[in-house]
Amino acid sequence: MESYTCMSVLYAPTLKEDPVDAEIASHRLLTRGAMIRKVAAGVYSFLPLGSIVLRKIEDIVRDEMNAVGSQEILMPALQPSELWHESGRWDDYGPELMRLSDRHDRGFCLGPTHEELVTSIMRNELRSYRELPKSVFQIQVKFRDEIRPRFGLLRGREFIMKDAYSFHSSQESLQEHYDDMARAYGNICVRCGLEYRPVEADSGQIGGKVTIEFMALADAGEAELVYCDCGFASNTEVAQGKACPTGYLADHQEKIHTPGVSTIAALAAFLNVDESATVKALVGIDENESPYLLFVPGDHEVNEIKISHVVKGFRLADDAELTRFGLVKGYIGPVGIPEGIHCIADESLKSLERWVVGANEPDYHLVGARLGEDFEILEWADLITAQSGDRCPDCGAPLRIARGIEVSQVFQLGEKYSRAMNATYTDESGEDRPFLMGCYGVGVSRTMAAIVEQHNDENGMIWPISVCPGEVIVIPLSVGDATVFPAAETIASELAARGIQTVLDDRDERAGVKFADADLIGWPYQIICGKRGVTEGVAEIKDRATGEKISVPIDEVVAKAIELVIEAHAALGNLIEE
RNA sequence: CGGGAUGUGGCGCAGUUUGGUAGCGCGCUGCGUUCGGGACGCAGAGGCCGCAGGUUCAAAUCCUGUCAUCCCGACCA
Repeated sequence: MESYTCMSVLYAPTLKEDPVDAEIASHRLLTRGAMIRKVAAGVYSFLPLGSIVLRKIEDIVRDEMNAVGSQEILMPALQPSELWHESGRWDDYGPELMRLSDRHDRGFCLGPTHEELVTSIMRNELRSYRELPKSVFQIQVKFRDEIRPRFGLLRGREFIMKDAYSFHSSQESLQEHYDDMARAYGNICVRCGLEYRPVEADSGQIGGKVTIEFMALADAGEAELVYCDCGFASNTEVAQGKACPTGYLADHQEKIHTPGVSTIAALAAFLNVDESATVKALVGIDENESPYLLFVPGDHEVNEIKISHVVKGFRLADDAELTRFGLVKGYIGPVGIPEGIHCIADESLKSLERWVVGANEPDYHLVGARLGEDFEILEWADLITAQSGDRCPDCGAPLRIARGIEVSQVFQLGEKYSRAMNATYTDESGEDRPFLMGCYGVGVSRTMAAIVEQHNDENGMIWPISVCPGEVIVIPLSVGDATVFPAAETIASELAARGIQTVLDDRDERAGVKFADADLIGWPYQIICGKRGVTEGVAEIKDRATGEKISVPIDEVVAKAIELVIEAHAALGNLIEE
């Protein structure tokens, strides 16, 4: 029979003070609430309570994977370098790949992801189109030597990930499984109690709309997204927001003296116009060291990911290179540019008739420079990072901006790995063809942090019932009392017997300590047994999320608590286990 | 990788300027009083002052090196 857990036995060293190195709520509270402990930068241990939560998230993920027909496997974290040489990523992945050698000096890495490994498994024994499609997943530790690990579990160097991979013989089959996975990922977010948005994201080299990121909305998130009520949502890295440059009313091009005005902010202030009236110029260099001049609306930032899709090997030029190209820092414009410099302007500037730009000589700008007369732009592209107020590409309404935590991503890989690693199957006509692949990742430990980011208050964490470290904590306020403690024990054991995950705070602590710990750790329901109440035959049930306390006759407390727990599960779409 | 900062009992910090052999709060142990929102009193335990060199009669303190951790940046002319 199920039993309850005693706080006196549980290893849950809560902290009274905030850890100094924790900047965000999840890091702070997970540490204080005895869920995690830091081992090294970006490396954490999970204590018993954290471990319970982690396992519950994993089980939700596992359940959703099984539901879409993916099969659980377990691959090694330690991977031979040969596989990575085959795919080309030994050289491409960069210093984020944790590399090591064995005693024979053979190269290995600790897997940051498992495309190579899973492809090498499948290519040997998955031979016929008749056996396709196949989908497998694992829940496992991943290693990435991040430039700068930070924010506790949000960006670690070692973290827990669910990664799934699918193999197909047709685009239709891949698309179908990809759609199933995307639905499953939405379910995972809902069941974990996360407010999220599926967003368009960078699809890397492959192009096309073949990836979706699932973002948990949170100010602490490292990613930025723009979204619209019409349902559009996109990572600002790729968002096709439409900027609205305002331009400058002038009949003719006019050269004006602007001494010392070398930034957009200063220029806008000098002319007493909005920054959106100006045009910002940037100088870049491609992989052949050829110079490029880029023009974007003054109130927008350029987006290197987008530019790199237009200009191969793009990087910004430094001051010395600027001078070498004959350009004047702070006063660059499209009129009278030196020979041999290729110009590209952001598409939003196409409709802008009169530009405010640098005059290509020190301390002078041009206002009212006329596109098509005073200068020409031959190439147009989307170069800017979307921002709040830009127009939705789907419906034209102003976009709003939010921050998010990327908790998961689905991706159509196509033949990228199967081709590089010669992983083929035999099709109906007897020909060998590379697999079409998809990969699908969930940051499990990151999801745990994201949940805390969304569910906390000044007293601590507030776990959704689906992922809580225990559904009910029973708190006898005086352990030594001959009526209170036995009453609490009875409640706890009856709850446990009915399948409710129950903790009994049997510590000989003062009421304040127990309340503070219960709120900090964030059990969804607290059953409080005090001397006065028990004598009168009642106990209290406190809802951690709302703070509401209700008084319930002692002989009805168990039934009431079970009712609340079941309701809470139902609200998240999770079925309670018997 | 560049800039900034910090390493002192389990945790959070002071002490470093002006070298003299380590202190405070929390926690921990014991006893007593308390007991519905992080109690109080008394008595205790616990520290190669990140590590390695150097200067000095003497180093937590000064110098050099090194390691670790945190913050900012690593595109926005």
